[in-house]
Amino acid sequence: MVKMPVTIKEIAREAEVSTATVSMILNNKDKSISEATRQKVLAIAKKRNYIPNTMARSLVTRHTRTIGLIMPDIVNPFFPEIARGAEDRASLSRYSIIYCNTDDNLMREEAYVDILTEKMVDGIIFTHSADREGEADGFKRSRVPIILIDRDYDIPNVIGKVLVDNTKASYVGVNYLLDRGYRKIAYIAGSMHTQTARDRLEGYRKALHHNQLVFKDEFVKIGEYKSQWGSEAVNAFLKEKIPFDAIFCGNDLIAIGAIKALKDSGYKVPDDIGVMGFDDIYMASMVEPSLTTVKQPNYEMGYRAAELLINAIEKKELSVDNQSTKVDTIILDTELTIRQSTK
Amino acid sequence: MVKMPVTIKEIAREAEVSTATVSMILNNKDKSISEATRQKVLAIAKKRNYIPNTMARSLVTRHTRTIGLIMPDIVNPFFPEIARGAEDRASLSRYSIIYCNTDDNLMREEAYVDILTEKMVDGIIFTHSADREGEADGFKRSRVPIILIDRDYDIPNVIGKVLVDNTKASYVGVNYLLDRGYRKIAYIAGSMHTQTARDRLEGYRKALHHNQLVFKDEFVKIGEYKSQWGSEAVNAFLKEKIPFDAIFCGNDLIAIGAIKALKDSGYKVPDDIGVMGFDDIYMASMVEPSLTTVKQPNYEMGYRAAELLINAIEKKELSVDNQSTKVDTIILDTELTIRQSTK
DNA sequence: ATGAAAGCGCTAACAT
DNA sequence: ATGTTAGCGCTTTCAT
Repeated sequence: MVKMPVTIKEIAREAEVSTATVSMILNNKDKSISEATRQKVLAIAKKRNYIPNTMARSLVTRHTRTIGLIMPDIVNPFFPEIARGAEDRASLSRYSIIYCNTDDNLMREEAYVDILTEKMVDGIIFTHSADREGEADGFKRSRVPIILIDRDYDIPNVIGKVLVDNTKASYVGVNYLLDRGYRKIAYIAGSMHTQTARDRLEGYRKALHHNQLVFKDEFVKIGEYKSQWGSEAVNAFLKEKIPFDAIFCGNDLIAIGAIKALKDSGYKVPDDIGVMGFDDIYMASMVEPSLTTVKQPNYEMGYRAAELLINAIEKKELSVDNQSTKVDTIILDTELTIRQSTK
Repeated sequence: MVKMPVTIKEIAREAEVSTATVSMILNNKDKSISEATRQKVLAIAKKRNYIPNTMARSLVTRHTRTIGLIMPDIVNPFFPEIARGAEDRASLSRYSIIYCNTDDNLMREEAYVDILTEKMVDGIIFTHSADREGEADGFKRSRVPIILIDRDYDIPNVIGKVLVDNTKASYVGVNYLLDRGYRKIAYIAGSMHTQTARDRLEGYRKALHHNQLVFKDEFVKIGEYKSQWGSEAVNAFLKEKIPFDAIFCGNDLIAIGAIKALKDSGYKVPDDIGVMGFDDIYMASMVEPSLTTVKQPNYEMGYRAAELLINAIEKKELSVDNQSTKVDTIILDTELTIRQSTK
C-alpha cells in the first residue's frame, strides 16, 4: 500500500475550506484571505508535509520553471563553468536546469530541442563549439525561446545572445606580449571560416597597427584548431627563418603544439619566445603552465545567459502578445590568465 | 495572437476518431487499431506538427522520465565525467537529467531534494565529496528513490549504490610502485574519519604484507586532504630521516603538495622518489604530469548509477507494492593512470 | 472572504 | 476496433 502524497484537496477538506482557498494561500495570492484561515491552512500543509505537484501546476500555468542547457560535452573543461554559472543564476530565481550533451552533433541538437520542448521548458540556453556556421532546419517545431552562448548560430526562436569580443580579446593579448617587450609577434590561426577566427586575427592586426608595427603576411599562418598544426606552423616559421620573438595562437590547442615544437627546437618558453593563446577549449594553462592565455569568462557567460532568459520569460508573462523580434545581445570581455614562467 | 500547440483533441477531431484512439496510436499501444485509422492519425499528427505535452501525461502516469543529479560542483573535474556517464545512459532510455550543484552544503542538498521531488523526478543520483559521514534528516519528505555514488551516506530512500573498491585500489597502486622497484614506501593519509580513508590505508598495508614487507608506523602520516599537508608531511619525513624511496598519497591534492616539497628539496620525481595518489578530486595528473595516479572510473560510475536507477524505476512499474528494502550495490575497480616521467 | 466549477492535455478503464 | 468517461492535482475566473 503506497502512501500517496498529500494533495491540495485533502488539505482543503481537513481545513474545511475550498481548494481554491488553499491554492491561493499556498501561492501567496492571499490578498483577501483572513489571517485565521491562512494560518490554519498553512499549519495543516506543514503538518501533512504537503509537496505541490508541479506537473499539475504547469499544466495550467503553462510554465515549468525549468530551462534546458544544450552543450557539446560537459567533460570538455570549457563547459562546466558555463553550466555552473547558468545553474547559479537559475536557482536564484528557483529555476532548474536540464542539461544535454550533443557532441556537437546536429541531429542530437535537434532531438534535444524536441525533448526539451515536450518537457515544456521555459527556455533553452544553447552552446556549441563546432566551427560549422550557419543554417539548421528542424528546430522549427519548437516555440521555446533560445539564448545563444559564445557562437552565433542561425536557428529560430533566438531571443538573446551572450558573446565575447574576440577582436578586443586578441588585441589585449597581443598588447600584453608587446608590453613584455616582444616586438616580432607571429600569429598562428586555426580555420578562418568563422567570424570568431576573423575577429581574432583582426585584433592582432589592430594591436600591431596601434603600436606602429607593420602587419606582415609571412608572420601569419592559417591552418586548423589542432595542436598538431601548432607544431607544424612553428616548424615552418623556423624553416623559413621568420625572425619572430613571440607567437599569438588562435586557440589553446594550437598554443600547446607550438610550445612543444619550440621546446623541441631548444627554445625556452616564454623566456626566449613568448606564446599566448585563447584558453577556450582545453584549459591549456593547466597542461602547459608556462602559457599565458586570453580566457573567456565562461562562468559569467552562463550566468548572464540564464539571466537574459529568465528576464525574458518573466517579462513575457506580462505582455503575452508581444512577439518581440528584438534579440538582446550581451558582449563580454575576456580576461588575461597570466602564468609565471617556469623558473 | 499566440498559436497554441496542437493537442491530441484537435487531431482526434480532424481524424474523426476519439482522443483515446489517438492516444493509443501515438503511444504504440495500438494492438487493436486498424491500420487505416492508424495511418490517418499518424499523418495528421505529423502534418500538424504535434508535440505531446508531457506535463499532462506525467500527471496521469505519475512518472516524468526525468532524473535528478545532485553533486557538489560541476566545475570540480571529478564530476563532469560522472554527469556525462549518467546523461549518456539516461538518454539511451529517453530520460532527461536535471542537474544541481550543492557545494556540499547540507541545506542545499535538502533544498534540491525538495525541488526535485516537486518536479516529480523519477529518481535521484546523489554524489557528495565531503568527508562528513553520516546522519542527515530533512530528506524525509521525499519519496523519490536515490542512488548514491562513490560515498556512502545515511539518507532515506536509497535503493542503490555505486562505489569503488578503495582497498583494492591502493593495493594495486602500491603494487605498481613495488613493481617499479621502490621498496620503502611511505603513506601520507588525509583524515581517517571516513571508511574510504581507512580502506585506502588498509590496501597499502595489504600490499606491503603480500610482498613480505613490514608495515612501519613511522612511514605513515595522517593529516588532511590538502596539498599543504602533503608538503608538511614530506618535510617531516625528511626531517625525521625516514629512508623512504616512494610515497603513496591519500588523494591527489596531497600528492601535489608532496611533489612540490620533494622538488623544493632537490629530489627528482619520480626518478629519485616515486609518488602516487588517488586522482579523485582535481585530476592532479593534468597539473603535475609526473604523477601516476589511481583513477576512479567516474564515467562508468555515472553510467552505472543511471542504469541502476532506470532499471529500478521501470521494474517498479510492474510491481507497485514491492517496497524492496534491498539496496543494489555495484563495486567498481579503479584504473591506473600512468604518466611518463618528465625526461 | 470564500466557494463552485471549469478546465489544462492526456491516459486508462470500461463500454460498445 | 473504437468511443465514453472519469479523473490526475492544480489554478483561475466568476459568483456569492
